Amino acid sequence: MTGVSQTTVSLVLNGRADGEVRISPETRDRVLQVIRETGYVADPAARGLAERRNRIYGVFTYEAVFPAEGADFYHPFLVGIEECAEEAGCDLLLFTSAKVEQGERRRIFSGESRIRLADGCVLLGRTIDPDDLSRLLTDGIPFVSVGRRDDAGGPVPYVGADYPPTVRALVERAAALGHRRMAYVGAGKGAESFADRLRGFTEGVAATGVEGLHLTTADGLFDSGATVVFAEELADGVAIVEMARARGLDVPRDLSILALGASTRPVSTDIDFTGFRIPRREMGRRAVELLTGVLERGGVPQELLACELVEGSTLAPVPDTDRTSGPRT
Amino acid sequence: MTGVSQTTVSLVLNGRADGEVRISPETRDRVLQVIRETGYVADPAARGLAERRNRIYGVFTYEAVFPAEGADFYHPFLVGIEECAEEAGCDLLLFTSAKVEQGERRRIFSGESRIRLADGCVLLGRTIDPDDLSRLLTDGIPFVSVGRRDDAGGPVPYVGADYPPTVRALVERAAALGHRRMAYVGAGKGAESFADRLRGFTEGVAATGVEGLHLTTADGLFDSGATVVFAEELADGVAIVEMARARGLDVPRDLSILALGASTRPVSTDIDFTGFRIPRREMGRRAVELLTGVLERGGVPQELLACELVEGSTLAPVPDTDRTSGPRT
DNA sequence: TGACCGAACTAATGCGCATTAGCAGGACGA
DNA sequence: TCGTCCTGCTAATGCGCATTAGTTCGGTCA
Repeated sequence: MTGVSQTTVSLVLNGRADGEVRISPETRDRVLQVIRETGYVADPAARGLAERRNRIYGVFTYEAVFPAEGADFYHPFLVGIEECAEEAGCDLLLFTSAKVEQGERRRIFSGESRIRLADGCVLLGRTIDPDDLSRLLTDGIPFVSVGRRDDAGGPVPYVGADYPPTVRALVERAAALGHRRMAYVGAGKGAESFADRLRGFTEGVAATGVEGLHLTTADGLFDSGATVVFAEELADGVAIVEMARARGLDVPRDLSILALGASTRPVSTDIDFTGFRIPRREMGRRAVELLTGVLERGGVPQELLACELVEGSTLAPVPDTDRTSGPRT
Repeated sequence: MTGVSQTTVSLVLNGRADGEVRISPETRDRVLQVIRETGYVADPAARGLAERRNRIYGVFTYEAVFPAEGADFYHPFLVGIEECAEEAGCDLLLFTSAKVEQGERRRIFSGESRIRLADGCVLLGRTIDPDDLSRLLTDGIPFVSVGRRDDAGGPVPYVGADYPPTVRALVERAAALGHRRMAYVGAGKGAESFADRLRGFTEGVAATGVEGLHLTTADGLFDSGATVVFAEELADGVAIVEMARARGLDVPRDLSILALGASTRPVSTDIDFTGFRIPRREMGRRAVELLTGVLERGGVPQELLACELVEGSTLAPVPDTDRTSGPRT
C-alpha cells in the first residue's frame, strides 16, 4: 500500500486529475511508482461492472469462426473486424459456447449467454435467425449486422454490399454487348443478399429493355434461349459452366456466364469469372466502426458499400446466331 | 417481479435446490416462468465478479488471429482451440487490443489488459516473450502454451510437438537408405521447436553412427558432401530444393531433402516433402483441455504429442557415387 | 404448552472497482 | 479572529450477482 485510499488509486489509474478532482503530482507519482513495481492491473470484471462497459466487442457467427477447411467465405470479414478492433483498442469475444446442437443452428441466446459482457456485437452469417434479431432489438443490445437485413420488428443496423446497382451494371454491360435474352439462376430469395441480386437483375432488365428470365435452378436454362447467365453465387456459376461445357458449348463464345459475388459454399475453381468483388474486408472494418458509433451516439446505421466490378473472361458479345435469332421472339 | 427475493432467483437460476438450500417446486416454476417471459439473463459481468470466473478462455497470439493472407500456420491450432472451447461451453476472448506497435511485437501486459477477464489463457506463437511468460507465472494466471517452452523462472505448462524422436526417426530412415553424411540446415536455436529438431538430429546421428553437420544457412551445403539435408522449416526446404535444381541436381536422386514440419513463414509449394506432420489441430484441442484441467485441479501440465511421419517423395537411397565416396572421409 | 426442528425462504455481505459527496487543513481577506 | 474558499484527499455508495447466516412459520413431540 502507498498509504492512500482506493479512491485515489482509481483516480490516478484513470487519469481523472481534471477539473473536479485534484491529485497532487507527488501523490500521483508515488501511486504510479507502486503500480509499476507491483504490476497491479485493475480487475476487468469489476471495472466493467462499475463502468458498464468492457471494451469488448462480441462476434457472433453461425458457423465456426475457424473453419477446418482453412480460410472460407467469412474469413475476409473477420480480417477487417480484427483490424478495426485492434485500432479501437477493443478485444474480441467469440461466442463459441453457443454450441451447434444436433442439426440445429447456433443460437445467440442459448442459456446463459455472455453476450452482455461485450459492449456490442457484430453479427456474421448469410442469414440470421429472425428471432435472434428481434431479441437483440428488444433487449437493446447494440449490434451491427454484416450484410443487409430486412427489418425484424424494427430497423436493423447493418453494413452490406450494394448488390442492386452492381448487378444492374452487369446487365447493362451485357446489353451493350448485344445480349437480348438473359437468365438469372438462383433462388432470388431467402437471404437478403440473394433478393438484392435478383432485384438488381430485374431493374437492369427493365432499364435496358431486354428480356429477363428468372430460373430457380439451371434446369431448362439451355432451352431458354438465354445468351448470358447471371449465376447467383460463384458455386452456381461453376456448376453452370461445367454443364455448358458438357453440352459442347464454349464459355464465353457460345454462352456468357456471370458470377454474382463470391460463394458462401466452398468451391474451388480457376475460372476467371466476370462479375464483381464483395468488399468483405472493408465491410468487416466498417461494421466495427459503425458499432463504435452506435455505442457512442446510438442510432441505427445502415450502409451499403459498393462492389467492384471484375472484368474476368466469361462475358463476350452475343453469338451471331443468337443476335439474328434474337428478334425472332 | 415474482414477489420473491433476488436470492431466490439466483438460487433457481443456478439450480441450487440441493441439500443446503430448498426451494419449493411451485416457487421455482413461478420464477422460471417469469424468467422465460421476460427473457431475463444474468449479467455476466456481475456474475463473473461474484463467482470469480467467466467461462471465458483467452487466446493470445503474437500475430493477427485472422491473417490477411488467408489461413496460415496458426490456423489449425485455432481450429482445435475453437472446437474444444465449444465443447467446454466457453467463449474465446481474442486480445486484439494489444496493438502491434511500430516495429514492436504484441505484448500481453500492455496497459489495461483484459486478460484477467478470462479464466485462463492459451498462448500461441513460435516464440513467446520471456518477460510475458514469467509475468504470467508470477501473477498466477492460469495458462497453457501451445508449443514447448523452456522454463521461465519456473516450469511452463505446455502442449508441444515431440520433435526429437520424430527427427531421429527420419535420421534413422535416411541411414537405412545408405546415407552416411547428413546436414541440418537452420538456426537450431531461438525457438524451442528449432532446438528440439536439432537435438533430434544430433541424437539420431549419434545413434546411427553417421556423420552429421549443422549448417546455420545453406551456404556451403553443396560443398559439404552431405547426401541428405534436414531443413529446419518447410520454407528452408523449398529454398534448398530450388538451389539444388539451379545447380542441376535432381531431388531426390542426387540429393535428398527432408522438411521438418510446416513453416511458420508463408510459403507455397507443391513439392511433396518427406518429413512429418505437426499435429496442430490436436495440439490446439489439447491445450484447451489442459487449461481446463489447470483451472480445476491446478498443476503444470507438460505434454508432447507425436508427429506423424509423411512419406513424401524427397527422400531416396544415397546416390551410388556418394556411397562409394562415402568411406573416403 | 413450550421446546424443538425442518422447510422455505430472505437479509446482509462481499466481489473490486468508479463515482459522488464531503471532510480536513491551510491560505486569504475583512 | 472569524468566515470563506480552495486544495487534496477519503468515506461511502452502488454496479448485479453468489453466498452465508439467519428468520419466519408451521408442525411434532414430550
